[in-house]
Amino acid sequence: MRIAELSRRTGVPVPTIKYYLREGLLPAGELTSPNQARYGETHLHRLRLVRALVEVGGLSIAAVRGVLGALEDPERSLHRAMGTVETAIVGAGAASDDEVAHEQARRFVDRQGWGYRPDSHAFRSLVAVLASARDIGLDSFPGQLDGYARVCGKLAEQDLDYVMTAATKDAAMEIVAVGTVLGDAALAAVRRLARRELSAVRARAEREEARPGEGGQDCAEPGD
Amino acid sequence: MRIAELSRRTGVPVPTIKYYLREGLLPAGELTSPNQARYGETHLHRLRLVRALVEVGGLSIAAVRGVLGALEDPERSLHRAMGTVETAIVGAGAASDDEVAHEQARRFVDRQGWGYRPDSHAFRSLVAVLASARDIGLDSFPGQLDGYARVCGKLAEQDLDYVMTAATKDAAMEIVAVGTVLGDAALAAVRRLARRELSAVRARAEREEARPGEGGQDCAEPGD
DNA sequence: AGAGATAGATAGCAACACTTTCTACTATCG
DNA sequence: CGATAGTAGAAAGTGTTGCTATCTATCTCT
Repeated sequence: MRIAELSRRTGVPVPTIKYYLREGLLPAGELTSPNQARYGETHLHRLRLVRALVEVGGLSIAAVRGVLGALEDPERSLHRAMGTVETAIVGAGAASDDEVAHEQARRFVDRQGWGYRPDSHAFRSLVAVLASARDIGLDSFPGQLDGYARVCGKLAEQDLDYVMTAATKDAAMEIVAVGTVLGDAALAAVRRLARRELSAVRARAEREEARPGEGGQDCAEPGD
Repeated sequence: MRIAELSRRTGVPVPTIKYYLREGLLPAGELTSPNQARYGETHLHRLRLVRALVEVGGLSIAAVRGVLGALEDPERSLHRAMGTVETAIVGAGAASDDEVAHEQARRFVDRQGWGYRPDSHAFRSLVAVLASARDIGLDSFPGQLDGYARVCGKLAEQDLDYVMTAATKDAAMEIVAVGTVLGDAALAAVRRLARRELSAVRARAEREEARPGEGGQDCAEPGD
């Protein structure tokens, strides 16, 4: 197909596709003459992938390039690919040299029986979060982490099981990448839905308690 | 204190503080003369809050303004404040008019027994994620949501319980805001740690299976 | 009195993700 | 065959964001 069809079928403007080609997010089409190229289904799929990472995942162009690079890495261990993808997604992140926070984080991973990897992005961003929380005066925040860990253990199992459903290794790699990004977004959305629901339930319960016997009418809730 | 001390105690450059003052993220200091002002502990605290939202939460200046606005809203219901904060944090987000995805999302919230609020940001971003997942061909992705929901219910309880530990209503409001943002960041970090751990464990188990009786030596893992 | 800080205003800057414009072709429809 | 529309590739332009830099007219401290 030609670039116009690629554009039509994805809703991405032609100049933007050209931009992605320039940036190496999309491989060049097959040239049929010096100024004509043909694109195939792989281009279509790749373009949708890029858009998902950019629009839903909020990744920068550089991060997308990193993720795509991880997908094409000839060294094909899923475990390593996951690390590479997460590195690409998280990026540099804010480093923190707060020793107290560092120690809190270390004790946390110890409690979980996890490996202590002080140089991993995940660990460092955890340190940064803890440092910030302490700066602001959220003293009991570190105690929240254990609850998070319990829940994240289950999520991790589910995520990895899902990756294993992939038919081919290529598909698995893509699920790792896309599932991480879309999974983050989905988790965030579901978390907000769950929280709002519970918050509404509790707010209602409180009102009931204040004025009992008023009937269980659904109350107005913040519309956002 | 003067602006230089504010800068020294937070590590934020003076011009940046001035910028935040201009942008209304920080209230003006108390003028002692036309070109001298004094700042207090509240300024210090607010500045640290702003930095946490910007650096850890990755919020834009506009989003920070929105969150701070929610904190100062005279209408002081926690439930509503949570909605406002989330609106400020999530921002516009990618809308999607994909009807199939919309229907999937609707059935999902129904299954959970949650309210169907098609105009909430959370619902709409869920629709966008589902639409993207389908575009890319992740057919079984919607099935992942129920696992997420189970886990998010627990998180929501924990989060709300945490908010209730606040001494004053002001403090509770701040925990809502900061806890949402820092909580998201912490959850993301913990999730990555948990996933990496499990991935390493499984990769090791796989190797063991392939070459049994090789000893349980810790293997090299991707350094990121 | 003199060095250095400060408020407030304006302008500048680098990064980012496109978007526009251009030239020199090519495909295709009537 | 010619008119019209589409295309590759290069270069320059655009709007936004989050600061930085510079400036002036003060003020504070020693």
